[in-house]
Amino acid sequence: MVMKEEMLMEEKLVINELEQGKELANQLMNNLKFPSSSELDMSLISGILRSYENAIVMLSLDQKTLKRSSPERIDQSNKKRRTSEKKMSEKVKICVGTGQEGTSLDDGYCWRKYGQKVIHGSKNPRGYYRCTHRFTRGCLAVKQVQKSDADPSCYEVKYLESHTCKANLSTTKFSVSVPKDEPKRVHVTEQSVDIIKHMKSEEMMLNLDDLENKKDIFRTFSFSYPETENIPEWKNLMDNLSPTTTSESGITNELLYTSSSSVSVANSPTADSCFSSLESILDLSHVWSLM
DNA sequence: GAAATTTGACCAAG
DNA sequence: CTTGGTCAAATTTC
Repeated sequence: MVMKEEMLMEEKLVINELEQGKELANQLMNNLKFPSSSELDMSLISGILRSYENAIVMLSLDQKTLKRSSPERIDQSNKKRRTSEKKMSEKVKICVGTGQEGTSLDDGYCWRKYGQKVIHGSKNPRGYYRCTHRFTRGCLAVKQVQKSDADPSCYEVKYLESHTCKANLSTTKFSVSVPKDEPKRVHVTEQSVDIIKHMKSEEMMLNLDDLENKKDIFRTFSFSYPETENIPEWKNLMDNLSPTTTSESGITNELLYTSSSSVSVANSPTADSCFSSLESILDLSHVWSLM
């Protein structure tokens, strides 16, 4: 594929980000071959992830822009925002195909179901959940979970209001938790991406359903250590893994989590898995560099 | 027995 | 009146 002469600004930025990621990955690879500093490794990984995250966001925004010609979606979005002004903190559509019938929609937070409703036009009922710490910590986070009609293995999750319970416990902005009873899994939750903060909220009405790359990347990096919360670099890393954005800006975002059939998030991580993940990135960036 | 879930009732918005 | 969201009593689970 030959590059277009008139490349969009967004495309240049994306490529730039990916090239940065590739460079960092190469550095990391060298560093792993001749180990010197694990801190350096971590910062490199962090940089790589940030690079890809930014590229993904740019791509998704670009696609959104292209979809503008479809008034339907925009109208719906605007209507949604108008009618739910008081609660417009965050709406995240998450599809999780885990085969565990909804109970496994574990995003690292503790939720208490407080209602269920049949939604007309939908085959499946919608469950209403609020943060378990609503009363103890005054956390107003709420989410709605509904099994997708189109794909029963997917769940659509809307997040309304962001968690304040964990923010109260930590001054850092990341939000990753690993429940004691499930130490093998990292739960990545919503987090802001700097680039997004500077964008118009309308542009954030994203639909990343068609963003296949994103889910692959998240799947690739679904590894964890139970002790990650004690390691600052891991916090940064997880920060960069955030599947959603816009905790504070009242923006709608949609994501697609995919069933983890190929890379198991439950498996203990090893250096090998890290390596294979990195090689995935290298491969990916290699492909991109050819475009 | 405490915590979580279920489910019908209630309420506000359109 | 219909619909989606929440409440709260009843029930279940641990």
